[in-house]
Amino acid sequence: MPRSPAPTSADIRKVAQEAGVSIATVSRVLNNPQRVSAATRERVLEAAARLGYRPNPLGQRLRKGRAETVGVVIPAPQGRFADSFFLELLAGLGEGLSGAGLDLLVTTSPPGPQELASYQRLVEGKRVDGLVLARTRQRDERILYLLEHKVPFVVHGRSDLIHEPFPYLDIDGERGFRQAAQHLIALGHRAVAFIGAPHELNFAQHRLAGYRRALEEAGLPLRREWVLEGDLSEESGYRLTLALLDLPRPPTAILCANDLMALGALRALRERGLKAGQEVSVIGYDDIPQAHYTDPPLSTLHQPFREMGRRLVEMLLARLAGTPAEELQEIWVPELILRGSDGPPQS
Amino acid sequence: MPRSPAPTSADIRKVAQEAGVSIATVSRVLNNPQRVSAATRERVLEAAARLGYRPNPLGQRLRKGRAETVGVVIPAPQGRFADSFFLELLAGLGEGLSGAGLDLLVTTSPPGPQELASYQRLVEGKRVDGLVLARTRQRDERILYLLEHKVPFVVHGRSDLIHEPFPYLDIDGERGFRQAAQHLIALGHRAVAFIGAPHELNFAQHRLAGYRRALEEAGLPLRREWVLEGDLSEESGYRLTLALLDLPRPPTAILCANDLMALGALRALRERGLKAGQEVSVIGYDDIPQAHYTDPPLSTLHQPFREMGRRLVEMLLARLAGTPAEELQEIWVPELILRGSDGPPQS
DNA sequence: GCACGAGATGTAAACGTTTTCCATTACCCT
DNA sequence: AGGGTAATGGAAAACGTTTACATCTCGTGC
Repeated sequence: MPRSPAPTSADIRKVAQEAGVSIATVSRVLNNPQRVSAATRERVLEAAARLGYRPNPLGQRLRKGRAETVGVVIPAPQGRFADSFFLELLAGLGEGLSGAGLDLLVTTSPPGPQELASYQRLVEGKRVDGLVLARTRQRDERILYLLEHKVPFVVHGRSDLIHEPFPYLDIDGERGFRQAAQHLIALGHRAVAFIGAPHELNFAQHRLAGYRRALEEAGLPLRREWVLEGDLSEESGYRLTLALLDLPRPPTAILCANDLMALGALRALRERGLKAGQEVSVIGYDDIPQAHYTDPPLSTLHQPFREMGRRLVEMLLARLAGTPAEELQEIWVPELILRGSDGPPQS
Repeated sequence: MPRSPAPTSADIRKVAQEAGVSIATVSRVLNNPQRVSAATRERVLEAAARLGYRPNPLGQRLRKGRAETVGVVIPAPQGRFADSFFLELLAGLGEGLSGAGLDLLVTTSPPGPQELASYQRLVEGKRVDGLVLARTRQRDERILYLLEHKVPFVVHGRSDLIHEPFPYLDIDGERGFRQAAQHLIALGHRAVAFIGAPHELNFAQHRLAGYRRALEEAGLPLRREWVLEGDLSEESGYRLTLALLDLPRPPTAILCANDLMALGALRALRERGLKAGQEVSVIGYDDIPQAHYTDPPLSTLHQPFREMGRRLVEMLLARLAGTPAEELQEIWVPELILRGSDGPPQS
């Protein structure tokens, strides 16, 4: 009676025995095939296949001194759901990593000081070889920590108050919002408001700067009461838009630092009986799937999160291979997508 | 000049030397403290602290033959974002796991046959000790696969066509939708429609059954044209609601199998100039954060995803410790939250 | 006074790899 | 023929733990 292969129990020793070679040779066949003659290579591969051999990652990792794992800490706020853009990024990271045979270790943590503890656990506990960060702050303590501990990492976004070089991939938010504001101004708007992100977030500054620059270039004054700071939630977009509409001189166009807030803005307009894209224009940022389905469809700046995730993996692998940080800094150009929530001001 | 402790390089041998004991004793102090005398225990702990020693998980894992890791595969569809409820579940899982010192390995995969490959990689590659599944189908191949390979796992949701026992935690969707439908009927609705989930999803059946049962119990006929199947996206809720409104006899109330579709329903109503909660009632399922902020606020059935994540970890740990699957099956009762999108039918 | 058990510690083997040396063989060139 | 070199494969030492087993030291009961 033929024994069915017990695929779970084959180790390198069994394969070596089966192929009539030493375990060193088996290992070489798998890691360094050209170091071994074609004939024995064939023999070993056959034996391995016959036994259903898969190298045990635990042994490999100990021997190599690497965890073969990349870590991500997702900021998950207490009261509300984390932005689903993280899932999108995760998907991109996962695609890239599985290709490279690396694992993705995910932790969630409420944003704040406790966050750093998660990083410590991953780094000082030697659980990961590298990290991916997102949602950077202007002077991001996580980056400082990782730089200090010399842990390889890549960043989605920049951290403008840190001058030591580190690898990052960012979208040019200034350019994006400058373009968006220019577009609105070209349509004839003179009263363009801005609902920004929490000011400690790095991209908040860029997007604001793009807005200011466009106004400046057009010779329009910057009115303080038209520049508000939201918390990126739909609800805050809603609330702040109502506040804008209640001003003595309400704006005719609103730039929102993300789509979620733009959705809130659309809701506020609707509630006030104002037609978005006609009476008041709205432009968001991110291009979340929902943006297709609002009424009117939301004009926004596209961020290709999944692609960015894939690229971040490539950069991290390069970093792990020794590429200097300076050579791993990319800024992508966002794409302004006009769908209908923008339009010329009325009369 | 005092050398600062090089925290990254201390291994168990160094600690042993520093404390003047053997490495076995150091290990015992950490894993089995009562096996060693108070005096030496103290000495070892001090030495460990002085050197900043942290056991290297790679060594532990190899020795223990466990990856100390739990895996999750998130279905991330190509075109659109994955449901953010997964992030919420992830947060709950993470909280539970970090308490237990386990890592969370996350993979994403488009739903479908390729999904199983991800599971194989995790399981046959010995990368995880256990798994968490979610978004189950009626006869879920992933569960069959894991049962066959005798891998410990727990499930968020059930899989009704699988009769072998396995550990799960589910919300009683039938009861939830029965209650929701009863509520609408009690308000006076006689034309209650149902926008369901893809029928292969296990919970789709339960929610539908609850709806049918409530109608039956009230002696109301089940009209086929009022029972539709969506894909859980906002857009499909929108589209199907329009279809319902175009019927010769449109419903006065709509039950949606998730909140995202309910949001779409609200949008469709608004577009048709119908007041939700007055002219047409809508009830969703999940209680996503957005449900607070719709107009009117969305009535829905609450699912405590984060808590469920935490509980799932406890169950998985129990499972890993040998608790039989039969003792790890829980069904929680959902809570109907009335916010305003439901109301009596007009006239 | 002595065997005995309990308690505390040390020794060494294991976990499954990769990789550094060596040893052997074969080959080529002079 | 002899010596250098390349190709090939094996032996053994890591990697950092945990743990079975052996050893040693006491106190204790006889």
